[in-house]
Amino acid sequence: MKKRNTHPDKPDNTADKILKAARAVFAQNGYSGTHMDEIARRAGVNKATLYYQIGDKDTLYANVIHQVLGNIAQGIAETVAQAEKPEDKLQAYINCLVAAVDKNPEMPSIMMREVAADGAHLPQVVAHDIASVLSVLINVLDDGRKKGVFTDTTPFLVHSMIMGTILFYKKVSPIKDRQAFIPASLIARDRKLKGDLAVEVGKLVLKAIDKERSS
Amino acid sequence: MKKRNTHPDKPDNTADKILKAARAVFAQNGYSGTHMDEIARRAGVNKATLYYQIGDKDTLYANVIHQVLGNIAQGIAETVAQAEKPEDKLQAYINCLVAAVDKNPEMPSIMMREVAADGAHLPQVVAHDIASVLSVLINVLDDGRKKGVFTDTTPFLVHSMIMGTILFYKKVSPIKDRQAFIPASLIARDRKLKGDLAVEVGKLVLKAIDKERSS
DNA sequence: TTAAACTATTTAACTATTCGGTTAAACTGT
DNA sequence: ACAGTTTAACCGAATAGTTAAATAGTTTAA
Repeated sequence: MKKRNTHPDKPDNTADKILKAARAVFAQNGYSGTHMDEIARRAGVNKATLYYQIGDKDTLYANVIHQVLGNIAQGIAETVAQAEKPEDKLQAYINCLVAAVDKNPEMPSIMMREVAADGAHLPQVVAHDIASVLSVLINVLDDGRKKGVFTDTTPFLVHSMIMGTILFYKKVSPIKDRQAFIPASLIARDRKLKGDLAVEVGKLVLKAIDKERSS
Repeated sequence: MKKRNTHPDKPDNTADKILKAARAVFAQNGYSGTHMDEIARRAGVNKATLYYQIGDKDTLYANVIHQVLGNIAQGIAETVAQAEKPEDKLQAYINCLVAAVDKNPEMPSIMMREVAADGAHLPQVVAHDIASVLSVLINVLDDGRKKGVFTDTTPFLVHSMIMGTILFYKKVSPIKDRQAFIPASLIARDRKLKGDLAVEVGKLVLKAIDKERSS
């Protein structure tokens, strides 16, 4: 009997090896910049095996996207629901997003490219997942506003602020550390994040939409 | 005598037509997803003319990037310097960025892809421009902190917040309006931006880093 | 003024290569 | 013998880049 994959994080079957390689290459080079031959090479399999196991480029990309972006929605909804106060719900929401990005280092690149392309390659399933995440945020903001703890906000703007901040920071801050093109004088003046990214972002966002001292 | 280009915004010369078309196509499809034939077609010229006028794909892309991202730096530095108080400087900074994006609708897509690709295609000139913009922000934050009006922030996080918010909102909000994949129930619950994007972002960011009632 | 000579620009047609996808044969375990 | 899986070799379309000839515009010279 063939050795079965008991530990999903340590893929020993061919399809998982391919998906893992594909995730890395798609994140690095985007859809058009990714070549099937390179994925096969990085996965250590023949290209025909790739087609046998998964299918064509579109299908492979859809799998990667789903693996990276899907399955976040449910976790967020559950975790947010466990918190009581709107502030705690919002912090929980941000925690989940940061945790998802930490678990999936390819997420920022893939999401940014997908946004840049107007979601041209997004499968329906994933689009639904994203919408679901968004609706959780809208509910939290709405709830907080009704309870008088949040100001009257533009939900899409707050969403852009949370996502934009997390994704940008995750992508830009390593570039800076690699000193790729930022002059040393700038790095010297930079401060390290004091705590967890989720906590820092939570502080900023909560303060920004706090009702107490609204202008 | 050949009709000369007196009004730079109404390009009548071949190179400008090509650059304009290239800007649109690169923004829409990214570097690898863009084909020289399509640019030539959209510019209404023969592909060989494109090569004669500008050069190969890398050169063309570098030109587009420079046109879109370059030349922002100087304007920002000047405008920010004219403001007195750190709060006004920061608002001016944000105003400039939003104005730049408004003037250059292709900027969000191109910047996002460039960030996603770790700036792989960025010419040195443009990298320098970006660093210069960043240093303006760092100085403003530093100044505000010393004067006791801003909290002690992580500059790169604030930068990510400003850029991320603007770029994401600019890209995501039209997607939503086109109803591409966001369900109608979400759109219904959304609020329109009350005022200018720059003003709204300015309010949020200033409140987020305001010293008065820091936790 | 005119026509020849010359230069800059544009074009259709072509080439070489890359790349997504296929095929038929070989290999593996049951 | 047989089903599941992998592979080397191959195919055709797409695509970055080239070439040589045609065209348009400018200068020169009588």
